[in-house]
Amino acid sequence: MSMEQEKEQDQGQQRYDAKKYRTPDGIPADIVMFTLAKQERKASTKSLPRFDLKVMLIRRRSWPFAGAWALPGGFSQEDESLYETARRELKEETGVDGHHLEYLGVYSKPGRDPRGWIISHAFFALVEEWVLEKRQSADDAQEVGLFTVKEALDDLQLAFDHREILEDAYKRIQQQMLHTTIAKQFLPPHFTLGELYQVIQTVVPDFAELNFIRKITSTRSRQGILEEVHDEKGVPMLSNQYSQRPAQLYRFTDYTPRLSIYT
Amino acid sequence: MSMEQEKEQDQGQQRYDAKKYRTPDGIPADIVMFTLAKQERKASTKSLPRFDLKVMLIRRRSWPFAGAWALPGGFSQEDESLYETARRELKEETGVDGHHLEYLGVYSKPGRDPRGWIISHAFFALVEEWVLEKRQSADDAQEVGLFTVKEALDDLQLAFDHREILEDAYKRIQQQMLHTTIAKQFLPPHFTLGELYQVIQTVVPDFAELNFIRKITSTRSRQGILEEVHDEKGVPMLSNQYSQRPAQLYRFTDYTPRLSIYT
DNA sequence: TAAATAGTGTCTCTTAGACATTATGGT
DNA sequence: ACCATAATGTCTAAGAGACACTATTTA
Repeated sequence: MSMEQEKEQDQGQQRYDAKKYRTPDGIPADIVMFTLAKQERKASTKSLPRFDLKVMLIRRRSWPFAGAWALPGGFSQEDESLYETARRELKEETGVDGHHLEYLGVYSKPGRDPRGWIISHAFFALVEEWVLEKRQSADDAQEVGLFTVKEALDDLQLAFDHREILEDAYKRIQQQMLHTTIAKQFLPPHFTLGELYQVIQTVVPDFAELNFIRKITSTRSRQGILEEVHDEKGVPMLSNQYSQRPAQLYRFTDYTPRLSIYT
Repeated sequence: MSMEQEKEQDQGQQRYDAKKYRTPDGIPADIVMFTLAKQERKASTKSLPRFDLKVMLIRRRSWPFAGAWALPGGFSQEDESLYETARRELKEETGVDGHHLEYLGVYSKPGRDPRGWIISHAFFALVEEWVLEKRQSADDAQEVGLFTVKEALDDLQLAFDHREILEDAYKRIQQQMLHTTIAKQFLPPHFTLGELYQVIQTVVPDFAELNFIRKITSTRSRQGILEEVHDEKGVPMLSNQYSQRPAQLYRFTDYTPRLSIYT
């Protein structure tokens, strides 16, 4: 607590007057919208889709950073929490509600925004590819771009400290992919283990498990995070959408194991 | 971005005037200061210390929530990041610098602070017991209390939404205790495996490992997070501070394994 | 010599890891 | 017949889990 504010309270004053202190000029929420975009493949036969992890950016048209790509976002209002701000912005940007939306962190380095004292709160969202593609083509008011994370980090000059935010978001989505079941956000309700493996590998490229299927299906310690899908008669449900040989369909349970470096 | 602000930018205006919009009345950082307090034990002989996880609170003397216990904290200034605010407050509260300090999250629910639109950022810190004890006795300006987390959550009416913050902080420190090596913050540079086990169990009571010592010392997958301490001549260093039989001393390496629910 | 912690022996069952092999069915 | 994916077989070494047992020293 700053000294002035502290003293004021010590004197038992009944009103707090914000006008006496310098206060921020705005509190935006910026959103890193990730999607998994299906790669074009010269499919000689049925094959598993490969994906790219992409992020949606908007080209700024006004000062500051006019012309630069930036994360979509907007200012918070007094009658909403920052999570609600982010939800609202996400809906405005995509036209769709109900996506996974998660808080990332606060960005408050002095000077990060030339417009003044502006403290930004970053979120990341997981959105289906078609939502962003629709947005990309339909919106004539703003130039919208979908870039792979690698492109965005290596080739673009992002506005503000959005590069740092994107880096942090990338680390976080990788961590969440391995620690939680967010993979389900990128998968249909029922999926094959091959699909799941593709999703994990897209987000965490150095995740490699030779015996992935066996480990998932036959180790006690993983029991519980996935379950086989059966139809009404109890017959296992299979899919041959991506392979000749039909593959068992799975879904996530609502169980997430506790991880530990000590055991 | 709110519609007015958006439009303004679209018109290519060169200046952003915060005065036109409602802006927050203050952006404080609140700090959950955790410590491990040694329990008194009727030690008939040498024995391992048992601990309580405690949290430092300050009794408010002015409106709002006068008389209630609250997390220490203070308002952020324009020339500092929120992390720097928290660092500064932590130093002011403890008189000591250099503690583990980690961002927790933002608390922005409308109406959370009767003084106005005040968005709080929570941090948690890990502090040695003696630092808080000194603070507790030396400070005649403020009433300072050290409570176990259970007491604070079960018995106290905390100011603002500080109960929610404390709950979140408790969950987070438990997660961090198992996913990272923050246990080192509560341990001397060299420690025995018994000490480490006590620390983990204090923070995560339902962590139970019958063969803790063996698992740490003899499994390949944990190799790397701890190493034995030797003296200059290469002789293993032992301690019998807490036991009759001398125990090997360990230290953390700087390696933290990557965890995954899939493998 | 009892107390309290440190550490090892032993046994069974499970899992990891590396590869080879078989299964499926459309193109 | 070939291809791409799905899934199982096989073997070895390592780890999990449970518990009994030994080791060390001093109050």
